[in-house]
Amino acid sequence: MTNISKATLQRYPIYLKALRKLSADGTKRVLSSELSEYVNIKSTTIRRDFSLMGQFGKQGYGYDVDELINIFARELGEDYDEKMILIGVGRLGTAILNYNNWDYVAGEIVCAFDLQPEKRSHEPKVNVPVYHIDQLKEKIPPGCEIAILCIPSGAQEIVDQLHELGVKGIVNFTREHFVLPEGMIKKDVDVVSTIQELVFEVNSINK
Amino acid sequence: MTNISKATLQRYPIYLKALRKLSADGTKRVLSSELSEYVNIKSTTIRRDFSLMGQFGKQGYGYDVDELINIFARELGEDYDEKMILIGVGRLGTAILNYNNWDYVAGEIVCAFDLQPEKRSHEPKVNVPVYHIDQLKEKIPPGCEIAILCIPSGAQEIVDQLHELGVKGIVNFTREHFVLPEGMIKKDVDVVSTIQELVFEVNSINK
DNA sequence: TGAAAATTATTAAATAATTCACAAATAATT
DNA sequence: AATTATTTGTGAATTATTTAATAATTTTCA
Repeated sequence: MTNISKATLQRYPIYLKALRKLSADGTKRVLSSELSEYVNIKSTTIRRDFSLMGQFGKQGYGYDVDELINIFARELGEDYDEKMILIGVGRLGTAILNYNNWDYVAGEIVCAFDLQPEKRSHEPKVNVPVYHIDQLKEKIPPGCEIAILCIPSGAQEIVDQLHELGVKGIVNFTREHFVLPEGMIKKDVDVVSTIQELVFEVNSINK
Repeated sequence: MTNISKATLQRYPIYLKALRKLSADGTKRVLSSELSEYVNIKSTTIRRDFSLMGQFGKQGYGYDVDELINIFARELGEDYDEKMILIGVGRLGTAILNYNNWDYVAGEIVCAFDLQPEKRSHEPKVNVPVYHIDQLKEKIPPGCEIAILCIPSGAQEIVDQLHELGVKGIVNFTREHFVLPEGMIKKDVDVVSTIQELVFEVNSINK
């Protein structure tokens, strides 16, 4: 499991999303060639990616959709039970808290932190406690490895704290710059950069 | 310009963001080694990436920050004058329309489309007309190549229409599946997949 | 002004990722 | 039951990307 390449790892969510859709539509088995057309990734790449987790396709038959979904859970997501925290409960943070399918995706947000926790704007139906950021150390769930960062400023200080508390990965919605401590992983969700990527790519192909 | 690799193209927005920040802070020149620490990309990779657009670093001196920014604009973004459209003016679409630094990023959203344009929820200060989706063909700006997709359903039909109208790239906020027509490029902005990517990567390193 | 230090650009080497080609296994068909 | 069609899994080949090594250029400082 250790030697799964970065490129492959980044395709797994794509497969998972497609498989969930297929499963929901009642599809029981799928060929690598069908999936290929579905997700726009060469079938041989798909087979190679899958085979890294073990052999569970059947020659002449294909893959069992639901079995595949379970294997993804088992091999990659510690049964999707990651205990995550959210930092910053403004408009965006709230939207994320309210996201419906949250729980069976990769784990769940256990608690949130904010500079003004009393100003929580999210709906009461979401049963996630919001603490003051000063209580980070006391309230962070044991073994928490993932933090979602939705604050407008002051990212560096918080990232450094998180690092000391053992957090390994950050989903970053901030556009503010911060230095990533050694050993941490960061994924940016950045509309502006995404649009630029696309514009650059489209223009570079045109010329 | 044609042979810039995909990997490099995806790093350009990162560089650009960092350079803008440096410029705003009054930094006039930067070394590849400094930038390297700033963005967590090896300095040699940075120099290689930059050299693909021409030679504008100076040995023993480094790079001129503002010159670099201009070169990015000239070489990659057609002077950031991309005419884009937005499909779907709900909560998310509105948030995107209101995004402040929009104009100097990669171009601008010229107009938007929705099934219920009269229900436009965005603030009047944003001077972007919203048309009914039926008027797509008549109202799409000439030469428009980029569309931002923020609709909850019915993506496939719209993507096919956009393809016929000459749109080349889609920034996709939809989680709905659609088949990407030949020759189009898509970038997903997907919180769920991003979190999964991170969880998978963190777990795969742990083991 | 000249020598030493710094830094980019680029060729070559190393590493990573994808794709091909086909053996092995299963399913479908006669 | 035997034969033919499919379809996966993987070693080998290819392609893409990153990194190392170093030549060339500029700056800095005595």
